[in-house]
Amino acid sequence: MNIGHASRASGVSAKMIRYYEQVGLIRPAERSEANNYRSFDERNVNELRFIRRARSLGFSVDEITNLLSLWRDRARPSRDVKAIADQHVAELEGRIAEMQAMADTLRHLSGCCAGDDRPDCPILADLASGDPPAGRGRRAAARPFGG
Amino acid sequence: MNIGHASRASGVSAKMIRYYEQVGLIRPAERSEANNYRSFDERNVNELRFIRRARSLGFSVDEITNLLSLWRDRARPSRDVKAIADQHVAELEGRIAEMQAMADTLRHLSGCCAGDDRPDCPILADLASGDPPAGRGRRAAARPFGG
DNA sequence: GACGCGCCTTTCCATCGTGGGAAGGTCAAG
DNA sequence: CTTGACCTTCCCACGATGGAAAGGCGCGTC
Repeated sequence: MNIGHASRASGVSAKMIRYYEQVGLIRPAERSEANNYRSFDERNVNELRFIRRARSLGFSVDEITNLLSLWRDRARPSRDVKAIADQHVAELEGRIAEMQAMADTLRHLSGCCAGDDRPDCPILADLASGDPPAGRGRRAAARPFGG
Repeated sequence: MNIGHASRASGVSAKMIRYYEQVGLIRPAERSEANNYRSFDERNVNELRFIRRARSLGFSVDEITNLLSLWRDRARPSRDVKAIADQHVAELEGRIAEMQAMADTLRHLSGCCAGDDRPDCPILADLASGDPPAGRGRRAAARPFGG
């Protein structure tokens, strides 16, 4: 199975398959001797699907590395898997809370804004006040999404 | 006022001040002729505070470019400001919903996981099923946070 | 006058996962 | 033999931020 076929079978783009190999998330694929083309089997495709599902739940490549090795280890304690999942949930909740705080603040400001031809605008007034986010009981931290 | 002073006065790192100048978010600062040091005044510091506050509400540099020009335009219609804010709120809500869906799914799976020495684990079982996220009524898209 | 410290300057690199594109090899069908 | 579909590697870009290197300038101190 060539990379394009594996890509269609797994839903992971060929680009990403090569990337996952490069960063060590998956073992380097076998290569056809004539071609130097990568070749994949059903097991590889299952791994790719696992990765895709984990990515869709927001796990980072590092976390997936750990999840994959637990998956392969038939003697794993489910405790370890649960720990990774719970930690990820906590991260998600943290980011959600930050973004929720931003959205709440902005909804409030927008609700106070006439939104017509006139220039007066509580949104700009708030930004211009330049207060640090913690200053008025708002708790949104500076960097809510990954950067 | 040198960049370090402006940084402390505004809460924006010197690094970021140079970056904002580079990408055109702020006008290039005046330069001392001897030094070639940037020099800032209170107005610049106010702009930097505006930017910091906007960043803390999750606005992108592009959005802040627009907000700044509206801020400077005393004849702006508040409608335009509100539109930017509302659109940003919608983006935030979208991302929040995606992450909420991930967290919900993971909380459910984790709740079903014994989390002990035994290897059986519904979390891994779910990942191994490799279903596309839309397949079982879950709606989490693939890329919830900025990348 | 020499030295060190602190500040400034620019430039390059890394993050994280993903897509885009170039330049070139391989293969099967027409 | 050509065309087109596939594969390969390598480089670049994103966004906002921090880090580090290498060097210039100014002030205070010996």
